[in-house]
Amino acid sequence: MAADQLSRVFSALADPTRRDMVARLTLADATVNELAEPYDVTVQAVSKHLRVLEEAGLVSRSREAQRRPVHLEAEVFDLMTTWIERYRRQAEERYRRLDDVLRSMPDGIEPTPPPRPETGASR
Amino acid sequence: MAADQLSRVFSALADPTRRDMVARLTLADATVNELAEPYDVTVQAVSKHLRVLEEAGLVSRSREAQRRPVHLEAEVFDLMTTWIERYRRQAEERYRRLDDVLRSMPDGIEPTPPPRPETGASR
DNA sequence: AGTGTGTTCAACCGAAAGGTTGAACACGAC
DNA sequence: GTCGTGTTCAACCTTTCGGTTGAACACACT
Repeated sequence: MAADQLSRVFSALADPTRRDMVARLTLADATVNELAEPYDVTVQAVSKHLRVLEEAGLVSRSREAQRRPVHLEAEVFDLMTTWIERYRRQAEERYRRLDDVLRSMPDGIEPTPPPRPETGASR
Repeated sequence: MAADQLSRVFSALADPTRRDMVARLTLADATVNELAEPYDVTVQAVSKHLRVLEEAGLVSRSREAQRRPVHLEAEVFDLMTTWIERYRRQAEERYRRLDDVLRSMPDGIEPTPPPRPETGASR
């Protein structure tokens, strides 16, 4: 479940702690311990969060002596914005069309829209 | 937990079924039964999904006889794009600065970075 | 070698997700 | 009123999630 990357990315960012970690990583790479410091949880918990972010493709870890600096992979953001923008545009397009229809109506008609319009489409 | 709206929105869209429902709702409003039709789950399960989407502010339901047409509230998308774009920009800004630093280095210096630096390089 | 620091692995726990079935509710139609 | 349709509520089940503790691993330092 939640197999595809888009699901993993959304899911990863659904957690406030992980979102905060991502925010901090936009400023600088950091180690697990550094990342854990501000939060009131164990370092192991943060390590788990990082695994989630990593599996979503949002961060990568390199090896550097015994430290494992975490690096943000910001390109993954595009995955989300592409999805969001696509459907935002589709929704806006629909509203535009709807407005046109309503505007072209003699006043007071109040549509009675066609029995079962698009509904099926998608996918 | 997952109290804030941003978390709820990300969490709502982390599920492929819900994402698909949102996609379809960009084309037309739909009832619970219409939405449930393509999926291999009970109508109750879809009803639950809708509640999640509703609590995230992504959809609204009006009453229309015994039907409860579901309507997409696309403005909520802005919440996400605002967050994403903010940190994407921050990340890009950081890379830009980093590039400047590296470019201003006499060749071959290869830093020996200060005790516990930003760890940055890579990328 | 042995110690210390950073990180992960493993087992466990409680709460929440996502699904089910079965009953209830809301309303139009007859 | 009764019937049928659309929707939600309630209880339950299983899996996942976010957290814990305790042990192990990896490496630098002396």
